[in-house]
Amino acid sequence: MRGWVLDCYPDMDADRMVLWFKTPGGAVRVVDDMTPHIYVHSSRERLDKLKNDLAMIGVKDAEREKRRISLGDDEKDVLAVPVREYASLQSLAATIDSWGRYREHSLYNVDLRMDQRYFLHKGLFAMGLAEIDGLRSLDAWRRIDYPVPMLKGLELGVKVRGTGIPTMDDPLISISANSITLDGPEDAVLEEFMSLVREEDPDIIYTDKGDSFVLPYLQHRASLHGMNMELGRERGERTSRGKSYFTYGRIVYKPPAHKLRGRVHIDREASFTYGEAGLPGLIEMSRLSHIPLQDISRLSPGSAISAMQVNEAVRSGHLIRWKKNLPEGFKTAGALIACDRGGFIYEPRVGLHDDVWEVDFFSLYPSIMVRHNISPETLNCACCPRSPLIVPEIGYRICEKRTGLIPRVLEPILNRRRVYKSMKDDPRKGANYQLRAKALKWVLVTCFGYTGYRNARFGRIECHESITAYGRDILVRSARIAESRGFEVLHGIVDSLWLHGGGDIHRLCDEISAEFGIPLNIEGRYRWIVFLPSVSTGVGALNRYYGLFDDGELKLRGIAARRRDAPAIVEELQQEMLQCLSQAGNAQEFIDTVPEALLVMDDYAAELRGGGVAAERLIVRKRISRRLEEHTRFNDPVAALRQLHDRGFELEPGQSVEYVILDSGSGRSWDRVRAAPFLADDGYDREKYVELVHRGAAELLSPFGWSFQRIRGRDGSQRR
DNA sequence: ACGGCACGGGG
DNA sequence: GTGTACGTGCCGT
Repeated sequence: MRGWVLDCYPDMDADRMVLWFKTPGGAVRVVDDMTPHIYVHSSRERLDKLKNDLAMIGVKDAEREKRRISLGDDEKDVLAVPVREYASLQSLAATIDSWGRYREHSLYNVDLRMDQRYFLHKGLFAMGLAEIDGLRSLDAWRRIDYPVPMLKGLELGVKVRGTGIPTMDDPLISISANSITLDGPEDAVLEEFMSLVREEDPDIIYTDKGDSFVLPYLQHRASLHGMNMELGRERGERTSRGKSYFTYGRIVYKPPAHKLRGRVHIDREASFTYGEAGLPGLIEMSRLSHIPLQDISRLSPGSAISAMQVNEAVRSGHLIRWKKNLPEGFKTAGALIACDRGGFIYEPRVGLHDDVWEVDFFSLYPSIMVRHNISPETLNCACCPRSPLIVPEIGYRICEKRTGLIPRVLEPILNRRRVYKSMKDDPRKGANYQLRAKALKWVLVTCFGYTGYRNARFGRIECHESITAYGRDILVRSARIAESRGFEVLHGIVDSLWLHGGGDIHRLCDEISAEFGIPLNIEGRYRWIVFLPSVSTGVGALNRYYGLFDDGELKLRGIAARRRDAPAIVEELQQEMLQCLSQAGNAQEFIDTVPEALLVMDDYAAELRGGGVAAERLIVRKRISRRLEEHTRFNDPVAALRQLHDRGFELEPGQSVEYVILDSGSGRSWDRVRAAPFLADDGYDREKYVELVHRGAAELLSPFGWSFQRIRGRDGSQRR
């Protein structure tokens, strides 16, 4: 019998691994033995002593072996320590660690996921197809066009009695499961739902806020009736630790995960990847990272790339150091300045332009890592003291003998993304491929950030510096080539250039692509584009612009309409003004349309002053970074936090507070704003919202003489 | 004027 | 279980 690896986790009591396979006939549970090992590196003598010491505390069969302990290095003596009791792994590692004085010995393969260990040991992987009897893989994770199982999904939602912020104490009104709604007495509804899950036997349960509310809530309500809410195919959940406050309609800012056994719970709210790339994206990431679907759904793309790096390191014979140990090399003060410049940014030509091409490099930073072999072990390696491969500006040497770990991991990902993108119009598979490409895009983006992250396993700040150094070099030289071909460079950010006029854009892209070995693609041609000035300095703001492509699509960056804290009314205003400006086909027509856009603004101001705007369009949302008592200034978000506090709800850093402004200047929190859960018919601060609308308009039109001050003056004279 | 605070991207 | 750095704008003090 064959099936796909749907789930994999340790049975901590039996010290065996549990596997769930999805077969066309249903789900199959299998258990398998695995003894994880941790490794210690030290001198031979110390390892022998360690072996004896371990025997004294009952750990037998520790064996000396030769293994690779750092990237690109030769094999060293290590002691392989079998861990028979899964639950004791961390404490055993801590004990061994405590036996060594500073740097006397180091530990490996301690903080490896159990599922990943098992997969690497067995040659299986998550969502891969396998022969169930004998546990043999029938699949290869590198396959691009792989077989995907039919997975049965169940959409779970609850309706709760109560107003404002739902709590565990509110009784259940109904449960919805796909298109079915179960209602009636609470205990009957819960009972019915459990039997429905048993009968339907879904592979995936989808929720919104399942981790933070729905699942703990259902369990709590069931317990009140003496029932046990079991939603997995096996009893028990795999709940991670987490503090369980109940605030603002959800538990905590980092809720404990509620992972089922043998069945996948995907909490859309808790899954960045699902939101971006759906189930096809999750499956792609699961296969590449070897992390089960349910787990990868809750991890960031950064964790996924980290897992892929671990896989590659283990497959190429390396042990994984417990904590990262590549210290940042010595640098002089001058070198620090030269290195820390980040991505290159041209100063944009502020204002309006037409006939503009935007060109972007394909995954520039990952492509640089692959093409220039940038990896922690390839920079200033000991094996190539005379290497001619030198990073521009900062002069690091790059290994010319071996391909580094990071390029080995990235190369297939770049390739897959390219293939998926090229097949996005395939009538049968295109939609899925596009989602897979999206998931990979995020993996690639975060890989760069990870190289500079101090806790990354395979991070090294010099990689980060080298990548941006190459990036600047490539962008500056590309701009020069463009100029030599008759284009005017209007703006450039990291991997993109905006070019005006000139000759054959396709030939230019081909020439630059060939020069650097990285594809330069045409993003589009703008009928017009506006680069906005910085409000404070007046020179070009680096990342704030809006423009209209030839196909009628608008591209917006950095303006209120793109910001999550802007109230809907301001977003609508800007969108409507932009729709109005979209009638213009070139710069001159744009200028002629500006007065019409101002009339749109006036309509919004009048509507606000009329007092009839619905509260939902006025809600401001801010993410808070500290608790109420830690705030030193009294402002709108603090006022809203105080209201929630007054009613017994606390927000954790990382959560968002939502409110409507009632009286902007007030020093009393209940007069100043109204937190969204307590909204009644409170009205709003009409002049404050008019001001926000005027600011939103000025943000778009300041290059055309309509500064915020002038708009205010115009407003004043119109009202007189 | 200064400093606290929040946001951004890609499609 | 975890991407960073930093430019930008608003607003309270």
